[in-house]
Amino acid sequence: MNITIRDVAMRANVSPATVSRVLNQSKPVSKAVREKVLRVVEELNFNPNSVARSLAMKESKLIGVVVPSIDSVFLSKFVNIIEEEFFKHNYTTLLCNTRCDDDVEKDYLRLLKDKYVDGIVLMTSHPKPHQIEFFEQVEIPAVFAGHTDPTKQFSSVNIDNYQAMYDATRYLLENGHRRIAFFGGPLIYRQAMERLSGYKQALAEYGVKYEESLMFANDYDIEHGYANGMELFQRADKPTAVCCVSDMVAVGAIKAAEEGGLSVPGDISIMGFDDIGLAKAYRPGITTIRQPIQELSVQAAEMLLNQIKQKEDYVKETRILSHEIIVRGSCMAVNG
Amino acid sequence: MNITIRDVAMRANVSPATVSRVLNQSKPVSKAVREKVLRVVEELNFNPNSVARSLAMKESKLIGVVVPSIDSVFLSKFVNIIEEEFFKHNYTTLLCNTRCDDDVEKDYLRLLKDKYVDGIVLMTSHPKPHQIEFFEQVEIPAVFAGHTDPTKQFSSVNIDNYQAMYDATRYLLENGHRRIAFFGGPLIYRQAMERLSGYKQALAEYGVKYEESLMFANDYDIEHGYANGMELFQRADKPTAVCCVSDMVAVGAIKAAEEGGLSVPGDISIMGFDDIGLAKAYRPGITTIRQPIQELSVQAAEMLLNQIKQKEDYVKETRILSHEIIVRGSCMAVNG
DNA sequence: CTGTTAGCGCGTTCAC
DNA sequence: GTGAACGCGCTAACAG
Repeated sequence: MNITIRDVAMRANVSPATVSRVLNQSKPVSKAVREKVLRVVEELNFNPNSVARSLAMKESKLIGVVVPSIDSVFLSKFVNIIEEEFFKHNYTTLLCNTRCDDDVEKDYLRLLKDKYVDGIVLMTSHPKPHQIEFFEQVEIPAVFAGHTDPTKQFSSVNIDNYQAMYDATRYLLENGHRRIAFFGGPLIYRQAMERLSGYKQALAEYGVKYEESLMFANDYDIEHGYANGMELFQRADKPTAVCCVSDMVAVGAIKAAEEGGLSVPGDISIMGFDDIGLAKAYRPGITTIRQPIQELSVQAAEMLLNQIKQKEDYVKETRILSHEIIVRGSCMAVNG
Repeated sequence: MNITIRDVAMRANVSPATVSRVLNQSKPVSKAVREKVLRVVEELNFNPNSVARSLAMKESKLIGVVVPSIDSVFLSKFVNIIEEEFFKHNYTTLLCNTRCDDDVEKDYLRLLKDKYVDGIVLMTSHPKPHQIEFFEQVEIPAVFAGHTDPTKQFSSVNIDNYQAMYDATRYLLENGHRRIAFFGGPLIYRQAMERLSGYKQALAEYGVKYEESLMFANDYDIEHGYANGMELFQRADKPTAVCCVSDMVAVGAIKAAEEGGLSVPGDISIMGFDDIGLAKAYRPGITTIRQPIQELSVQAAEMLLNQIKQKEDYVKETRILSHEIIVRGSCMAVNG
């Protein structure tokens, strides 16, 4: 049925081994023979069976990309870019959505090993015990994106989440705000914790007391931003500004504010995070912290590819990318 | 190094074949032996090598999902859901972003065949010649999502794009609009063509002349909606309403309108398409045509899985899902 | 029921 | 330089 390396060999009057050698350039082959083989390969439109190849070589040209969900503008953009990057280098992306379920993640990790993937990118909040255990056992190249590994056990690329949220909060403080809410993420995520710390630190530096009642720890989506806003904005002691953990949360918060008769930024300033495309198109434009998503993806891919190529010689690295505050219309100075 | 079926066999004093049999339940095995094998499997924490398995069986438990891009809320949602569906059935998703590049798509198709994928889902606008040629040659189960194949050559699941845009336009007409623009998609896509036809048909039934100058054929994103709006809304003969090919285009259009001093829906009504999460959260809420994205994904998966299971017995089917008009705030009656 | 043998298609020693 | 033989790990066919 399907044409194999033997067929090519017979047709070219050489041994399968020789065909393999020209195809992989693994050993010198006389020019005459090489050209003949190549011609037959063309004629028969032969392409080597990658599964057999994987079995023999224990590699697959497959990369596992593990994300909590792809149903988020930020993450889908990440996957989109990194997939392209891998494609350029002849690797295919195995998409692993964990749905924030550790069991699913474990299943996927086992499966990735099973398929001889050449490397794994984890866009995950923090290395959990099962991940650490996994990578101790299997020795597959890996890089964490969106997480900075303090133990330096893994390579990682990330922004400084602490500093980023510190900057965001400080921007608000500098604009005269003193009552600033925080619509954060689930605190089981290190990322969410770091951002919260940045927020607290900025407050502290300006002598503003941190108030539990202004802090929300929910998911990163519109719905939660809206829910938080609906709860908070009708209180008598409502804030004059809020730092959101994502632009989507900001969108939800803005909706809640306006439904409650508050104008943004007139009555309340709302700051986003990520700088997804919508942040610019929204009305008002959302002032936000830009994550360099493009770089994040590209560098994650690059680091993994290096790691695959260099094998044992590879020295783990942790890269911190710079964020940037993008000023648009959703925040203004108090009494400004 | 890694533990194999032979190791299990030796440890259990049986042959490799027997181990294979209990693992795959492919042939009856005496209870005693089975239990012993299972115990050893546990002890050694053995899991079978799926690559070797693929080579022997010519199947991979891999599904190729081919999409033009995942950097779109609608498509990423589609992928998100279908990936989960496949995961439930023990299949893993190979993500193939074609970036609307036929060469990339061809590469991916070849690669998918190469990896012995068990099936392919194509979320693509229309079967192009190279796709048809491919599937004629290789006999891999496939289903087209988001495209209805008039030739019945492939299985497909989709909404009725013609009817959907007809309904959208008609809704506007019934609300007194007579000057209605169309922010459509690239006309090389059958989907975009069908929607345009629906739009034209509705106009015709209401005796409204179709005007080329009110029709735009661009991409489905915010930027193009904005650009179209910026161009159109400052003309003296601007429309009182516009039908957009996606909610993102509607978002861009709304922005353009408001920047031009037009209020939505006061001065101009804007209708979206898809009903992504943002459509509800936006202000004004976007009146839109809902595509049953969840169903679309689930049914595409289901159809493919059936096809894989039933093999030759499978009869191709084309499913049309129903759309729905969701009325929110971005459209109002003329002089209403 | 169970063991033996022979591939699946390719890469790689080891001789020549 | 080139070919023969073996192995990657598993399943299927054929005996017994």
